[in-house]
Amino acid sequence: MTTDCWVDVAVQTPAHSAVGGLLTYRCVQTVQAGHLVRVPLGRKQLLGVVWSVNKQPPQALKADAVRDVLEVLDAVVPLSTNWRQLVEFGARYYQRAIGEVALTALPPALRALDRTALARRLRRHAADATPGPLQALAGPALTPEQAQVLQALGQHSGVHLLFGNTGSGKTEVYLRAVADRLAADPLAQALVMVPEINLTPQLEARVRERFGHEAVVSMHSGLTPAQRLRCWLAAHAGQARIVLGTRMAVFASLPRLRLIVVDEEHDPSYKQQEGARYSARDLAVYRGRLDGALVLLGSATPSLESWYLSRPASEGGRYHRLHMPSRIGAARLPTVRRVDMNHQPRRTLLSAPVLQALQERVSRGEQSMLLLNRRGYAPVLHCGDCGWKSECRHCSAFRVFHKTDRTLRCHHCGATERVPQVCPSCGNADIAPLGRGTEQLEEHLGELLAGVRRADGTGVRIARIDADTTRLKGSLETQLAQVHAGEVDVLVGTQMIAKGHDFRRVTLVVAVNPDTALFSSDFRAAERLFALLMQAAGRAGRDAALAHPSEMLVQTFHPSHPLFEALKRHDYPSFAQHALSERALAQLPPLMHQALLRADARSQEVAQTFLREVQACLNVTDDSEGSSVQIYPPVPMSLQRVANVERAQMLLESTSRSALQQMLAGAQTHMLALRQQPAHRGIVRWLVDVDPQTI
DNA sequence: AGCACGCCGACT
DNA sequence: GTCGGCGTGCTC
Repeated sequence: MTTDCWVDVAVQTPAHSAVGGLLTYRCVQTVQAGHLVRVPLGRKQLLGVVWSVNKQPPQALKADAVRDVLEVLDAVVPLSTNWRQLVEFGARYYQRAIGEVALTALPPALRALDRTALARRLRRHAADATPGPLQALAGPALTPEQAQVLQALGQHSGVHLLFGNTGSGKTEVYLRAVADRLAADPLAQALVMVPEINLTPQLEARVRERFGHEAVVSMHSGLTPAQRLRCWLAAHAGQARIVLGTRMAVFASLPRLRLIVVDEEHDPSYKQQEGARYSARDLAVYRGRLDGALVLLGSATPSLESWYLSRPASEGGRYHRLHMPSRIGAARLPTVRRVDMNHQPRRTLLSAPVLQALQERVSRGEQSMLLLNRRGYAPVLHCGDCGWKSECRHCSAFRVFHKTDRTLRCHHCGATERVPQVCPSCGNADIAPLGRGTEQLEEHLGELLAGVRRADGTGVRIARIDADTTRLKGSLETQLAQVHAGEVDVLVGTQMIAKGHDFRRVTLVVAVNPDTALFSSDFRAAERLFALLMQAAGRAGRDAALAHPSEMLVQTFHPSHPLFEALKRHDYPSFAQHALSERALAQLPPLMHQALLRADARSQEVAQTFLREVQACLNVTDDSEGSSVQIYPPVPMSLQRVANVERAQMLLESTSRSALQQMLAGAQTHMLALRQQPAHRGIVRWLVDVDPQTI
């Protein structure tokens, strides 16, 4: 006796196209919402997640249009209601299809396994570990600040912002918070997120040391498909008690989640920049409320969003702010010195005070770190005769001169060619690099420090770390290890070297050219610069045993800029207060909510026309409820053309998140309809970015 | 989005 | 005579 039912299934289909929603199938096997199923679509077989089960056949669909579920992967326990709600919320909020969000949250290897293979695999892992009480090793003694924070975490539920200086011991607080939750509930699980994949191995080692090898899994894109599957299954079965991961881990199936930690919560990497453009930090907050889990956001330089939300409850704040101002042990934050580049010879790359500081470090056997946020040798190649510049043929950007391999490379479309010997436009042999990148800084340093000797009489060892030197898998680790081993005296790099890596013997950090971010058209540039410089400053002087105080030198043409004033005092709160008052004045986030509609097309005109039509639809149909949403006219994106595709965008703003959401939901339908019209044939794609990072 | 089917140019 | 260019159209 079979009892037929009809199931709505989430499969990997994009939000547009006719099959954007859930698809209905007939199912003769026993099935529950949350079950993984294999279903036919066209002539393909797809993995899907059952979203709902109905006893009645669908009315909107002809009976012969409904096909049968091929198999129910019932060896895997159904995904929980909360997990499905998280996915559904994410899909709705970021304007994507449920199936797209659901399937990208599952390990890809799952798609290739059939019912029996999956069951076999699960039987093998069932013996691995049975969930049960977990004994954490004792950690170091807590500072009074750490103890106070942990006590507060035990008393208040909800979202907490841990505002703690670099070196104040935030990681220890995370570990204790995890230990506390696991001790309180023998089945509890914790999710710990870090911004970048590079940071997971160090944290993983530390967590494993404390909690044992068995209970910890990691989730990030660097795992092999088999590893990802194993980790996912362990988390889903409740065997993995602690999940460490990058933003993708926010969607991990964790049936008994009790704590979510978001380390370096301000980091832009938490926002996905393709597909479903979700913010893992914001989803963590949503998920925490959904699962009744404690959420702990940690940073030395919180995002202005989180800072604003953690203002006193009496002023409307919703997060609980916890402060750890002190550095552990005798380690002090470095002294910040501003070098006024107005008093240096024109076109100076490294000022006299910086050179002197470098020489001192070298002679004392200490390390230095130079930050320059531009890789390559020079951002542009230029002909002094005819004015030719190394523009990319496919993008509205310059190709970057890479001297190491004699290429001109576009950092946007990847197009690469050999550096021309003479100007391609006029034949002049005198073409010269314009501006400076890390390669040039490295070369220049070699010349400037050529005569300098280390204590043992040998020459200075200079190394560079950026996206170009770390292209190969594992090379970042190798290079970092060399720095740690003391094989490098001066390290040159992009922001990559400022994030999370503790260089204990670094006593000098130099910001070579931070000014561009001060007057950027991107209103968040200053916030990012401040966070980067604070983070970089935190890299220095972590070894209290060093005799000399650490220093950070900032080369700037605007030494009295409030950002640098605040940096000098290591004063995030005053920076934040200043920045927030500016944001309030200019009606910008976090006091305003934004979304971008972007259209990509063969021509700028087509892209903008499409957006104008969308705007017209929105104004006509949504005026009654949508009046609190302001729509700005379409404009070309600041990077107007990439890989021969013209890009335009339209900004939507509202003080009300729900009004904005409502309008976006309508926009999706309009765009689908407009796309069909012949007038909009040239549209390559469109996308919606809710809470965009850059405008 | 895939991935088909479907109608017109340069090759063994 | 085919291989294959990517233009429309469908997928529960």
